[in-house]
Amino acid sequence: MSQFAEPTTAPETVAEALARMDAIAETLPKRLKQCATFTRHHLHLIAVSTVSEMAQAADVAPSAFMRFCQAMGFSGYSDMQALFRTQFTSFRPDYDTRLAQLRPSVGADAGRLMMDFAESGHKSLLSLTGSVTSESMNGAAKAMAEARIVHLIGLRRAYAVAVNMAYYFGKLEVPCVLHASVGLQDLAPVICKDDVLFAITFAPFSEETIKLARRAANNGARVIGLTDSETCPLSSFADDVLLVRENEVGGFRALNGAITLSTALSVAVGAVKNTD
Amino acid sequence: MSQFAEPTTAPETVAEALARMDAIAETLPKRLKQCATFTRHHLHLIAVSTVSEMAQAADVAPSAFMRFCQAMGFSGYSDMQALFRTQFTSFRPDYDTRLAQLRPSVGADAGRLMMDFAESGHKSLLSLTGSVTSESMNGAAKAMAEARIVHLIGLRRAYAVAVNMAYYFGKLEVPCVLHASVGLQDLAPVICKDDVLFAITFAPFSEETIKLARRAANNGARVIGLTDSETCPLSSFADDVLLVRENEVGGFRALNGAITLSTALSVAVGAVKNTD
DNA sequence: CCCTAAATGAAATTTTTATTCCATACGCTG
DNA sequence: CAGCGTATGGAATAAAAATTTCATTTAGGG
Repeated sequence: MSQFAEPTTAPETVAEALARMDAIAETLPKRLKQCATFTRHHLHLIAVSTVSEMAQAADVAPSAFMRFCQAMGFSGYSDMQALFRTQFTSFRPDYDTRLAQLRPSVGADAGRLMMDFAESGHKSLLSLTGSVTSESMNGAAKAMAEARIVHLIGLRRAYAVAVNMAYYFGKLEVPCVLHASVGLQDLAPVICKDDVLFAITFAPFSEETIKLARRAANNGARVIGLTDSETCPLSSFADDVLLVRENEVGGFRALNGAITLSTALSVAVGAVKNTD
Repeated sequence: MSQFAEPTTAPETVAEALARMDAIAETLPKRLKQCATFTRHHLHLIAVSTVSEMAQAADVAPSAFMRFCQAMGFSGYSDMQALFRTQFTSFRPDYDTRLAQLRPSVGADAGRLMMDFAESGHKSLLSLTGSVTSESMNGAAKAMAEARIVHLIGLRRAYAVAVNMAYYFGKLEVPCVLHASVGLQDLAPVICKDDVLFAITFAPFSEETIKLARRAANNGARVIGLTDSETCPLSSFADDVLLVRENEVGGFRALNGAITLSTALSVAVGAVKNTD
């Protein structure tokens, strides 16, 4: 036995789990360290894999992976997996109870609120690596790199994301136009065949964004969408739709997933353009 | 039995599955249609949930959900789940080699790049909880909630963060002005004693932002800074400085830490204002 | 209003997966 | 290089989940 050495209070958040993992990694014996290393780099797999699968991928015996979970302070693999699954299920049955716990804190403690948003950010990033495929990223990057002009549209909550991309495109010398709400109507005809429109909209979807995207599609432009829901109207006519599910804290969603994806995509577009 | 009616060739992609689902939805009996509707609306749950959980959430018996899977052309729930799980696992090729060399050459693989930025985001969020204290958050939230007007300034890379806060302040009815680069000079006198200026600037620091902040301080306004380095000029005259260290990927920094902090802070300000 | 075919849900069964146990291998210390 | 404690992987066991079965209900047609 070795667990008598640990304080053995199980991590209750992804942030805690990551911290614990980093903390104990060096002290673990060979095989268990292998587990730690692999897990750290494939966090997103925990939610959807069995112990055997994880063990095999990490090249250890299932029982070794089991011991790793216990060294982390969990009672077993299922226990650990449950934590990483909440990113998807946080609005399921126990959602109400969780939310009820969060709401009181919203009123008072800004520090606590920041911890909640940080935790929420971890979860958004975890699901990001699951919901967006390598192919769709590469496809989008290639299309945008080949475009005559990349048009960016994102209103309200999505505006910050559009602004973020516009900044990187500026730095990387990717020709782009950031469409703001004024003059949306007038500018639609400008978007034409060899262009790409990158449209960002989160539920409830902005009517103006959808309208502009539809007109662009009719003009023959390629439309790539970034949204947070399968029910996004863009899905019906856009050429590609990237789906980012953001976690929420008491009804508010930070933009971690979207900011990360848009930054990676912008840099990728710049990279493709510069390797031509 | 009813499956003799179907062509019963199982969908092999998510797209095919969705098409099939839409195609058969209308022809299904009550309970099975319930399954289809729920599943269509909560696609992301399939990968991480058991039949019982899905059935319960859709308010049908597990066996009914089972029949739904078969009507879809799958042999059972596991079969269907496997399809939705591949989108998580299909995405990792040779990622390990990458992190061995902690210095990623910004290559053309957008998928890998996203993994790098996601990992970088985790690290930014971890250090966030270390470098920003609860007290400084609470102090900033209180000051901003009591201000006559909150002025926001952030240029270039920091602009997305300022835009993000402006959005939340708008929603939460916190009086605020977002200062853009045009008219910076003219607007400085507007910032006066009972106001707070929230200035966001990352290294290399934007001259205009510093200048505006300094003039605001001279006018007697309270200045709160958000930056990523101890060497920020704001430190010498701002009332508070929040420090967020962002991780980088090949020289590029995503805004995870700053977006998370600014969102939490905005919500906190709104909360303090509304509990008065 | 009855009869028939389809649909439904509870419970039994089978299969898969998690977890524990233990004999063996390994590495360290004296 | 012997002796001891730890680490390890395979095999046994326990738990959980998927799948099937079947008695009962429901809806529609004659």
